[in-house]
Order: sequence, then C-alpha cells, then structure tokens
Amino acid sequence: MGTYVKQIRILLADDHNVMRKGLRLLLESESDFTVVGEAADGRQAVAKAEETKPDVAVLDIAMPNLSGIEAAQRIISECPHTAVVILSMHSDEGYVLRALKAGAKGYLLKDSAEGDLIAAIHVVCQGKTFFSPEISKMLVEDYIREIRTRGVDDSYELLTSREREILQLSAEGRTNKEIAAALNLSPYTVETHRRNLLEKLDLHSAAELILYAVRKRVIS
Amino acid sequence: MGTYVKQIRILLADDHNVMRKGLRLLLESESDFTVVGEAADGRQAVAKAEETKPDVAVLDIAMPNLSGIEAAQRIISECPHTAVVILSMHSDEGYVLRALKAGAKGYLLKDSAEGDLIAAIHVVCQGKTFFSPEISKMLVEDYIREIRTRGVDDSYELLTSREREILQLSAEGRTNKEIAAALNLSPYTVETHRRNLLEKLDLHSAAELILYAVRKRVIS
DNA sequence: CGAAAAATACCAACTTCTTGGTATATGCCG
DNA sequence: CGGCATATACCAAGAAGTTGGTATTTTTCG
Repeated sequence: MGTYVKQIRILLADDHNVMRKGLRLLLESESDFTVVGEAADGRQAVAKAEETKPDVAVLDIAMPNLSGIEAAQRIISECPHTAVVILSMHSDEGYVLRALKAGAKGYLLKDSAEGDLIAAIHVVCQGKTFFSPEISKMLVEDYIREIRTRGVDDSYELLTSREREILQLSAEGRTNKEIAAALNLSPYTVETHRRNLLEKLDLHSAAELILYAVRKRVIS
Repeated sequence: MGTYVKQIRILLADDHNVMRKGLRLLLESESDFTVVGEAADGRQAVAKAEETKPDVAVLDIAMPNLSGIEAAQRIISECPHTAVVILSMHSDEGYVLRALKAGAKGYLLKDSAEGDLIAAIHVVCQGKTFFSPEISKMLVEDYIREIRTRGVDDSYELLTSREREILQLSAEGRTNKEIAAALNLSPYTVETHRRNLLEKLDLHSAAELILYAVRKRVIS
C-alpha cells in the first residue's frame, strides 16, 4: 500500500446533476479527497451534512428550496467542524458578504482554475480561508475604500504627527499620565498636545475625542 | 523601430545602495520601464518625486530621515498622479494600514516574485491596486474578522434596559449631568447606573465605556 | 538667516469622573 | 411572605480632564 494520507471527506451540493457529477470526478481525481455525499438542493445539503459530518461542504449558491448561503449558515451551526466553501457564478459583492457573514471559509468562482478549488479545499481544512483572486481583490479594495473615508476631508489634515500620535493613544482610553509615560514626556506636554487637538478639531472632552477617532477610523 | 510602447517612469527609493542598483537593473530589464531617479532616504525621495514627476514611486519603508510611509504621504499630496508602491520587509499589519492610509496603491514584500513587482507597477499605473498575496490575505481576514465580531455576545446581555439607555447616552459623550437632565433623574442616579455598568462590564473609565459601546455597535 | 510651526514644559482654578460608602421604594418570583 | 433585582438617591475623597495662562527649544521653510 502507498503511504497513508488522511482523507478529506467532502459533501457536494449543486442542483445541476451533470455539473455535480463532473465536479465529483474532478475532486475524486485527487487521491486524498473522498466525496461522501451529494445534494441537489439546500435542504438536502443540510440533511446530508448532519448525516455525514464532512470535513468540507462545497455549496453552490443558486439552489432551490434553500440557497447555498442559508444552507451554509445551518451547516455551520449544526456541524461546527465542517468548513464551507461557496462555489458561485457571481462575484457580486452582496453574495460574498452574506457568505462571509454566514461563516463560509472560502468563496470560489465557477470559472476558477481547478487547482484553485483543490487548493481551497485543502486550506479550509486547516482552518484557513481561501478566496478567488477576484474576490480577494474586491474585498481588499472595499477595505481600502473603507479605511480612506477619512482621507479626503477636513481638519484631521491640520494635525501634526505628534498630535496624531497623542490622538491615537488618547482615543484608546489612556490617561495623560499613561501617555506621558509611554512616550517619555511630561504629562504637561501631553496635556498641551491634547488641548491643541481639542481646539483644532473643535472638540471639548476626552469622550468627543474618542468618538472623533472612531469616526475617522484612527482606531477600532 | 519596434512598436511604440508608452514608457513607465519610475522613481526608486531604498537606503541600501546595492539593493537599489539591483532593483534598478531588474526594473530596467522590462522594456517599458524607465528608472528616472533614485533616492537613498525619504527626504530625497520627496524631492526627486517633485523634480521628476514619475508615474510610479517604489519606496522602501525603513529609510533614514523620513520613513517610506511619510515620504509616500508627501509625494501623494505633492504629485497626485504619481502612484506609490511600498516595498517592505514587513508584513506587519500596522505598517500595511499606515501605508494604505497614506494612499499607497501597492504594498509588496521584498521576498515577492519579481513578476509581482513588475505586475504591481503595471497595474498601479492604471489606477488599480496591487498587494502581495500575503498582504491581501491578511487584509481579507481582517475584514472578515471585522464583519463577524457582530453577534458574538457576552456580558452585554446582563445589562438592564435602564443601563443600556445610560450606556448609549454615556457613550455619546454626554456628562452625567446632561444625562440626568435628559432623563429627568438625579445626577446621582445616573452615576449609580454608570458605576453598575462599569462593574458589570469590567470597565474602569468613561473612555473604556465608549470603546465598548463602539465595539458592540451600540453606537457608531 | 529669520519667522513660523511644532514640540516641550509648568502652574492654578475649576469641572467631571471614579469609587468607597449608604439608603429607600418597587415589583417579581418561588 | 421574603428575598432579589431594579431603579432611585445622596455624600465625600481623590483621580483625571479642561481651560486660561506663560515660556523655552527645535525644526521647518521661504
């Protein structure tokens, strides 16, 4: 016998039979993959998952009865150690976000390279995540857009780098004394910077400073 | 002559001379890349950028005088059509975020494939972004963690409705006196509720209360 | 160089928050 | 009924933040 390799047990859900059979062949051509179940709709997928407790569930999104995303949600809550990979035609942001919120560990487009699907199944088994390049690109750009909502505007630009430093520490809830100790400054100096911050930003308390920092994405 | 290809004009900043020269050779082996300037520190980089108005500035982070990130900031504000690519040893999250906030269009690790750097330079020229796979992975996972912090609850459930009311107002930065006036209570009562909040949530200052509220999405 | 900006530092008066107490009234559940 | 949770209210000491001053040194930039 060859060397023993731990088999990865896979559940496959797609409402189009030929597609599903094709996928099955593709996956089973990997020596460490075993397809332990198939489902033609979301409800079946959940049932089969509970029955077979697979390592990975590969779910199409567009399925009758229960969508892949809803199925994902239930599978994850019923079988916490089953990793869900969504296999979808759409790179639509809404789908991706819903899949992520549902707890999917991977999101693959159907036009991905076969190698990507294989790789995805391997890595989600190790608790990691895997996304089609298009998807990660989308998420990253989203993230960046998010991060930079601050960048375009106002008074924040007036702050000096020291002030921004103080702003950040202050907004983390540290006292002047703590900040002074951390930066090796006199508490009086910190106080001065902080008061300059308040003035420049037209704020009037530590609380407002924190809320400002949160809004500007300086922290959190 | 061969077909005309628009040259991409590049500024290169790295404080280690041999590294810089090596990079220069690597980049100039691409027929459509022209290195129009080199800099050995951040200040020089800013100056050269203003002088040569390159299409792309490739900046190391660890440089004397002015870090690559600060240099990026200035270059972007002085030469808005220069795309900045950060080339760094560190995949440290803090650096990446600061680079993004500064407006960098790309973030490459120094151990990237050469092809990635070449690709990055091409795509940032078209206004798109490029990140090392490790970096996008990190950002994506960050994003996911973010998305999913909602809903996983604890001590918040212990709060009474009156306490939640106080929590919200408190977290909006109102003083006890203001809250008391708003709810028609004695400031002493508000103080008691607030201290119960702090105890139940194991917090110890108004600042922490605000940060808690933000994390719990009680406010935004 | 010289002026402006930034960073550093100090004092004092006043406000607000924090924490240690204590106390009463009300409604709910076993 | 009798406890328990909740909501209400008060006092006082000490910690922290706010505001109005002032002042020196370093850095930056025209």
